Amino acid sequence: MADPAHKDAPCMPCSVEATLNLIDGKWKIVILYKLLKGTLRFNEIRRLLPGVTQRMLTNQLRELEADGLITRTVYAQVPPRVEYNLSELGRSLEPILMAMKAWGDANLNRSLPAAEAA
Amino acid sequence: MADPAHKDAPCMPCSVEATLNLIDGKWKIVILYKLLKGTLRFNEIRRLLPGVTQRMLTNQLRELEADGLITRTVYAQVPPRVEYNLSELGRSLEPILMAMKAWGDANLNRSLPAAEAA
DNA sequence: CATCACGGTATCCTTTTCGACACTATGTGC
DNA sequence: GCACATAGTGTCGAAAAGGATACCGTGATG
Repeated sequence: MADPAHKDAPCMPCSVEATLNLIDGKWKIVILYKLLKGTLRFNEIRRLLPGVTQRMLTNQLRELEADGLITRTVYAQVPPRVEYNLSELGRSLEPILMAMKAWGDANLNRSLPAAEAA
Repeated sequence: MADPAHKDAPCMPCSVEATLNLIDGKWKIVILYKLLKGTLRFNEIRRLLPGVTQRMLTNQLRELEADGLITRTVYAQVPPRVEYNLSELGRSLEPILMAMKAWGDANLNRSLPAAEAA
């Protein structure tokens, strides 16, 4: 049964899978994508992502920070000001993010997905 | 007007998000990645992904099929034979998959290319 | 006859995820 | 005095994702 083409590895380290684990939150990719364009504050991100709750946003942001993908800068001002930026590592995800955007634009931008054909 | 760079849209169609929705299963990306190399049968995939159960695999495969990313070919043989392939659409995800692999290799491959079981 | 392999299904259960809502602290505006 | 805005935190509970296990039909194998 030897099938050399498929013998790459029964259980490779799976960089793909590992990468996936860093960005498995539904919002993470989008957050990173938005952050690609520059610094954003907490509420700016929130307004950019309708449907996300503070709790979720905080959570995702914290995980991204813990994974070293973004940086969080707190200014000790009276109306609290917190700025989020991509880290070097986060910025290096740009090819992936852009590839996703390009794919989405090319493949499901035709007429907007929402097809519920049951 | 501050920052035109951020004025892209408060709620763009989000190709990124939409793309993400197609591949949000933990195993989907990996399945697609494996399938890049060619046709695989059900149990071949299963063996390639230790830790996935039949139920999960079936599930993910069905979703991928429903999303038009893979094709499923059933041969009416006595030991049932089912082959999975990437569709055109699925194959067009290659840049994303490869970008993920490249990123993973570059950023978290520091010391784990062992994993040679069997 | 019993078992195995194939490609699943079905059922049950645990874990994780996610949403809603309330609460904090503080300086400003009304 | 009160509400508002910022940037969160905490708790509760529902929903979903995912895992474990058992079962199916059949034909070849032992």
